[in-house]
Amino acid sequence: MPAPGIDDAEAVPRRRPLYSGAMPELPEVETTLRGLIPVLQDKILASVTCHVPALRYPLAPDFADRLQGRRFVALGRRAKYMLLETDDAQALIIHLGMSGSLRVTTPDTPREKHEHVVFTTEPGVSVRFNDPRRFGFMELTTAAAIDSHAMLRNLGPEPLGNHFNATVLAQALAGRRSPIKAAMLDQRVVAGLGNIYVCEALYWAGISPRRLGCNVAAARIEALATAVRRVLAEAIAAGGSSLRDFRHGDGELGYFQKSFAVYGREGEPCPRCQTAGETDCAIRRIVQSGRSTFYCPRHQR
DNA sequence: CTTTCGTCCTGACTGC
DNA sequence: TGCAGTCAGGACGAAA
Repeated sequence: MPAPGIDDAEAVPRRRPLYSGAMPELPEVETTLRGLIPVLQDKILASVTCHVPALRYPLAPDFADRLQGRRFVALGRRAKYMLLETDDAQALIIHLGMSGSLRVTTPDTPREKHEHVVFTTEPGVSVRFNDPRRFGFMELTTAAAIDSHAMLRNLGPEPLGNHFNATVLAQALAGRRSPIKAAMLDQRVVAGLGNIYVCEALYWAGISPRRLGCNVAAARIEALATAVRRVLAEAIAAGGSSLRDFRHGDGELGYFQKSFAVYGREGEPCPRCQTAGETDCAIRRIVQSGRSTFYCPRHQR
C-alpha cells in the first residue's frame, strides 16, 4: 500500500475529521439573508431583546431602544456582513462569525442556550441570533456611514458582482509575495471568501495553495476567478433549494448540507483522482498562516 | 509598505 | 469515567 506524503515534513497528519458543515461562509450568509427577507422586510419590530451585554464586541446600551418600533426597509449583504436598513436610516450590521445562526420561531418558543438577541415583529414572528462561540457581532450605525465603515471600506470586490473578474484579480495578486492561499483569504483581494471556499476554488482551478500570488500565470488567474464564482454560486443554489425546509423545520436559516471536493477530506482521493481510478492519490492537509489548507498534490500545481 | 501571528470563544473530540 | 489538552474559524491589531 503506497503512503503518499509520508516523507513530506510539511504534511500535517490529522486523526479526526473536521466539522465543516456548520460554518457560515458567504453562501450561508446569502441564504440566511434570503430567508430573512419574507420575515423581516417591511415588518415593524415590536420588540428587540439582548440577553447578553456583548457578542464579540459590546452591544450598544441603547441597541434595542433604537430598533424598537422601526421597520427594516432593505436587507442586503456585503462580503459576509448582513446589512439591514431601517425606515429611519439606521443600518444594522450582522456578522455570524463562525458559529452564529439566525432562526425563525414564534415569540412563545422557549429560549435556547446561546440565544443572545431576539427580534420580534408585529405579525408575531421571532428571529433569534444564536451563537455558541460568540465570534459573531452586531452593530448599529447609520445608513449614511455604511460605505465608510471601518469593517467595510477596505473590502475588495464582491466575488459574485460585476466588478470581480480576472483582470481585477490579477491586479490584486500582482507583486504578492504570500502564498496564493493566504492572498485569497485577504478580504481586500476578494470580499467574503473564507477558508473553505478558497481551498475549493484553488482545487478547481488546479493551482497549488503554496504557489506565491505573484507566480500565478494570467491564464490560471482567469481559471481561479471562474472557480471562485462557480463554487460560491453552486453553494448558494444548494442553500436556496433547502431554504424552504429550514423555514418549515426548526426555523434555522442558511445552513445546508454541502459536500466539498477537498475541504475536510484529508487522505481521501479527490474527485478527479477518483474518476481516473488513481487510488494512490490522497488529499493533503497543510497549515498556512495558521489555517488548514486541503489540496490535491496531483491536480494542483 | 507587506506579511504573519496572537487573540477572542466554546463544543467536540483525543489521550491519559 | 473523568478531566485536561487540542483545535476550528473571521477579523482585528500588534509585531516583524
